[in-house]
Amino acid sequence: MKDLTIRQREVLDLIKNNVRNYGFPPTRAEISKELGFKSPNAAESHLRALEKKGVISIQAGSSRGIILNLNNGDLGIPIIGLVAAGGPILAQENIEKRISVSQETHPKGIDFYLRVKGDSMIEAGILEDDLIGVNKDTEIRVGSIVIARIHDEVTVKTLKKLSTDKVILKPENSKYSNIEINPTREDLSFEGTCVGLLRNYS
Amino acid sequence: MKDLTIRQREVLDLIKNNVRNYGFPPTRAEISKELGFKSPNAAESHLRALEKKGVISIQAGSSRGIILNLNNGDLGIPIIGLVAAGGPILAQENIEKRISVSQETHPKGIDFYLRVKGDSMIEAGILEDDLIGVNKDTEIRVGSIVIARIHDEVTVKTLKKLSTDKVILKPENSKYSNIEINPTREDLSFEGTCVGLLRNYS
DNA sequence: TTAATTACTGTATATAATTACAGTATAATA
DNA sequence: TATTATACTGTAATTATATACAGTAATTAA
Repeated sequence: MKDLTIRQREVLDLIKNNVRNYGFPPTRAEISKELGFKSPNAAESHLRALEKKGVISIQAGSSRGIILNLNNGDLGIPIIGLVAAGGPILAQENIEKRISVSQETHPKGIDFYLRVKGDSMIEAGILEDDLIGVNKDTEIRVGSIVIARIHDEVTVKTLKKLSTDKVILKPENSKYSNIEINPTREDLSFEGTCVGLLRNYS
Repeated sequence: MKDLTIRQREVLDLIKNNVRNYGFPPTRAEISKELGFKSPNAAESHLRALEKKGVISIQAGSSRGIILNLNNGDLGIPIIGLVAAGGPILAQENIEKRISVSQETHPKGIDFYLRVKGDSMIEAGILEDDLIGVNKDTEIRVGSIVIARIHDEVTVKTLKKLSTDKVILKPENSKYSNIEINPTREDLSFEGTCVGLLRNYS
């Protein structure tokens, strides 16, 4: 999808705000008034451009018939169940479902939820089947709960040490011992940091 | 607010669905077509009735100018911080803020979130400052994590025993011992059952 | 028992809104 | 260098939409 121009983004934002505030999109005349156009056709042209770029759909013949096309974030946050060996964690085959979670609920910005398997983190209050909210871009820091991939296995642990030749991952369960890895020799990558948690009691 | 009639609820649901599916409310003609009215005025009258009952507002002169008025649930779910002695748990003074959480996130139906104080439930994976989602109407059952009020204090514990003359509440932390209460002699009430949990890592 | 509410049909109309057509001007792309 | 995209003004026509008015009939509340 091509990038929007500044003006096109202004129009799109106006539509979004209108929908948020009133529950319905603006008319061409309202857009024009708001953005200072003297002709409703200016708005019309922008809408056509936005439709061409795929961000909206226009329902011909309907007043206010502007449909905002959902972008990825609006589709809902993916829940990752089991991660298939190989490919990227966010591959279609790994997505169990998607849920809508507002920024309010988890303000840190969650890229995906990972369903917790096993009891290796129970002493940190993370139980089996909990959904942990993962942010991919938060800086990986010692002390954080991180989502690591060792070879093809995805695991959630507390990061205890991080240096070029030694990484220590600590399970928060005294039954298990630390995982020590030499990242120069073993295949290790970080998928993100745990920034939130969601649990449902049945 | 007066109750809606069956027909009025049908109209309201239709409007809600339209907004959900397309992003804008229906016209009088669309409502009539959908519900089988032969006159657009049938829809108009229903809309007036709905407005009178406060569930929608009509923006005069605007096409599709139907604004759905937020009912209490849509205002957001209240977060209860500290509970002041005395009054009901949902009293205005106890509400820290409100957040919008979709049914998807916590499907059990949450009446309010309670911010957890202390470490009495850490072995059940409930940490200080977690928000536990409380349902007021779920049947209080042995084995559930319940929100109880003893005299004026609100506490979260696992319910171990429930009979007319003896109630046992168990903290999930070996540092603390069980609370045994005789409800005929002491002031005990249940505010609800824990059905969900929300945590944010900072 | 009278008025108000609910639940519509049927017709009509003013106006709200889309949308086509005709332009102008500048910037970006092939 | 020609074409397409951007960013508008200005006018006008068709159609979409709200909404008033006139009814009918059954039910409910004062």
